[in-house]
Amino acid sequence: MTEAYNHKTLEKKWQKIWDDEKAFAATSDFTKPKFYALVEFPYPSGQGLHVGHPRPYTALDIVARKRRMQGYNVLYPMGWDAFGLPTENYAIKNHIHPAIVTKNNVENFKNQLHSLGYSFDWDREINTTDPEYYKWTQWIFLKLFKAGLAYKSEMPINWCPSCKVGLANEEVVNGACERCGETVVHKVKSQWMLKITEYANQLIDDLDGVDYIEKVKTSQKNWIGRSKGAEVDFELKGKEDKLRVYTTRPDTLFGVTYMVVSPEHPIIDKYKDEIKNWDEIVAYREEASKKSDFERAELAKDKTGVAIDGFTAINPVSGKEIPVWISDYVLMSYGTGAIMAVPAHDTRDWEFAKKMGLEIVEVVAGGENVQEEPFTNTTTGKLVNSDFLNGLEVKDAKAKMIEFLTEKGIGEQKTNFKLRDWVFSRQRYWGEPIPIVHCEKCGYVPVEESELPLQLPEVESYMPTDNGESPLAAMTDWVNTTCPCCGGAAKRETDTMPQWAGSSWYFLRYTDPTNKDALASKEALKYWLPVDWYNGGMEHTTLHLLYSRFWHKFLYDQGVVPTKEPYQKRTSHGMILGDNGEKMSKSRGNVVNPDDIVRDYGADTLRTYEMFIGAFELAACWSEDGVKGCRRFLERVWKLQDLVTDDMAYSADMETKMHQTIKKVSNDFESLKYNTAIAAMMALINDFYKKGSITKGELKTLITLLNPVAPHMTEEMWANLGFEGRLYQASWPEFEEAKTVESTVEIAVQVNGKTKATIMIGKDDAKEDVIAKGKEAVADKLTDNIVKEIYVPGRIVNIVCR
RNA sequence: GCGGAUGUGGCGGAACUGGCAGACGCGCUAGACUUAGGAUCUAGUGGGAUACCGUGCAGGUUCGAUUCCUGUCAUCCGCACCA
Repeated sequence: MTEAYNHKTLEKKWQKIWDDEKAFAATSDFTKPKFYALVEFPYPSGQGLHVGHPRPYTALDIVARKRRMQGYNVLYPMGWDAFGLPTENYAIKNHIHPAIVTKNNVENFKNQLHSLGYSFDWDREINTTDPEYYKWTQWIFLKLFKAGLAYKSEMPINWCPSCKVGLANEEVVNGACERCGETVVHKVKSQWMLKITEYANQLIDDLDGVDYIEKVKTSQKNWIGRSKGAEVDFELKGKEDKLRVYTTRPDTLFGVTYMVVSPEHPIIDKYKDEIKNWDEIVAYREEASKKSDFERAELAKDKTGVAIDGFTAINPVSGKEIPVWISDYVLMSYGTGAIMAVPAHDTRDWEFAKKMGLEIVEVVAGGENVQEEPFTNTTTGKLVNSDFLNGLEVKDAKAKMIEFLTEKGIGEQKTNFKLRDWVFSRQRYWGEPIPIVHCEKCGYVPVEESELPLQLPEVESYMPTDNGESPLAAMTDWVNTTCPCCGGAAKRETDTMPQWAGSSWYFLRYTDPTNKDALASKEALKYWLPVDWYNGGMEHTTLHLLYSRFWHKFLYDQGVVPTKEPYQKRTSHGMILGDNGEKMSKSRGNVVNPDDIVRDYGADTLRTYEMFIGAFELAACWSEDGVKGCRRFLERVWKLQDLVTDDMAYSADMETKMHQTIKKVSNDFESLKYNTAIAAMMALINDFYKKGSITKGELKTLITLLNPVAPHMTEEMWANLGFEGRLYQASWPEFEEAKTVESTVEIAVQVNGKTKATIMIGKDDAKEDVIAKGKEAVADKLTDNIVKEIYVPGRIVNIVCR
């Protein structure tokens, strides 16, 4: 009898051995085929590892371990995305330096990850708060600055009055601060911006060349929001100025019956003196500016606005004079801040026109009465009331109109994006200092590269100031410096970078984490890039994933990295919910601590369970009973040691099943179907128990297949069985396609599509023989009038009769 | 409103390219072994009185539909006046 399965001693033992042997270090032998597997590095929070973390980590650990056994040089690294608000807030509250908080949290996280037996290459561990790391984050920023992609801009930012910090659009959820829930207000501040919009086209187009799951591609495309249309100039009657608008429907130009400009539009101030209802305009503007973005959106249904009494515009194609209104349904931040209104064919314009009693002119036929509802369909319909466009389909009318506008010099084709430039400044302490100084004479001047890293100074207090300055602003001896350009007095930038900075390039550093002269060597980058498989949360699709693609494309243009895209393949895992089906949270009291599971059941059980819990991409509910089931499975595998024979071959009756299982597990591990891979192994061992024995060869294959999922236990069994070396060094089992097919199969016999019997047939039996055998099996259910006989080889026989 | 998913036993979930729906696990039932069982093992387990009915609902295509098509409902997640 083998002794009982004791996960506690066994898991510690093997973790130590793997460490001592540096079992999972990626080698620098660049001649071997490589495989770079990546999971999103965690933010080391004070709460420690969550039961959701192991799901993706285990999934790619499985792939990494399997690929190593298949002879790949595998890079599977881990690190810490350690700058960020929670740490800073904790530091403020407890008067501990955030660096110390970070250090403690990282230590805790690392112990936890270690206890799960991941095959990370710990020699390549990185930390975004390490000056030797953020030196290169700053270096990239300088590159961006020098290339004109980092610029300063006075602009209204999302301001959280509680956190006292500017937020990126992405950090504002339903008009509230993502972290504290306080309502976000606008505040004008001079901010560092990154011109991600410069790469908008590439960020969409290059998605065609990568293997991302479809929903990731779709959300990125929608987020970037490319739309093709035209810009058109409208003359203001009797004025020099023209009012430029953006439209995706140049074909409807003849249907323009009025124009609307955003309340902030500069044209209003310019003609202030001529506007007769100025008081009314001012009142409306004030009302609009008081509303937050959220309120503006909330009140979307109810259109408001004021007609400008002072100038009118001329429809450039019809020559008609039309009124100009202001309304907050037109945003200054998109397009030109002014629109041409086509109420017959745009829902918003229609609502506005109805409310204000403006004219509605149909120019695309095909809808109902446009006085009753707008006709917005763009795929069908012919132009009417549109002079030279009459009779054309929408698509052709668009092209013709753009041609016309271009020729006449009153407009041109134009592509717009919803994507905005990235607000890159944070009025916070715990982030990378922005390596720029401001000199009265020379303006914004980059810090010399040789001065990097520009280290965070020690400060007394991490509290941001009430006026919105970073805590660094109070450090006068740090702030006051000399201009690298003219040597005169200058001031350092006191804002820091957002958390997204460090994570935008971390996968590059793993390839060569200790390099002092570059963010990584050319050779390492050339060999390891792109990342072969990157898994991470859906919530990062439009933030981290997009930002890092942007930086990567920039670095490619700068000749720093060898590939246009950072990640070849992107997958996403589902969330793990509490046992009540709700999101795990302290307040709901449904949080499961992975440490408890590791202690009570073992890391191998936790890993197996999280892979078995359900379809990898979908959310899944935690179930302690499910954990027990997986533990039971592992125990049953363990106890197979009592049934093992000395035979190294597969037994005759199990051979097909062995080959089938190898095939299934090998394929499933590569296609996110960990649950069915484990189910296949469960089914296999059920067969061995039914039979009462297993050959040594069969058990060897089984534990090798199971090793990526439950590495500790299988490694111990490998040693127990007296096999050479380590299991992690063994080769992945091979299967023969021919041997995966049963020589005889049971198939169903249907009459009129309903199963009435089953028969056993040989895999190569002739069609006629099988049909005859099938008919015999269901003879009593057939009528004389047989219409059709169908045989799908190895599947089914169907006899159709009246 | 727009976009993306998801609806299959008591529960989590399987099902290749349209081919025996419910693999695998949990739970449950009965039995065995036990002083004991919340351990383990064995057998059973979609519903139903039958040759019948069953994959959210209603249609359709097909010899045959969880799978394809049309419509519809519900839930979840994003985005939200983007001209």
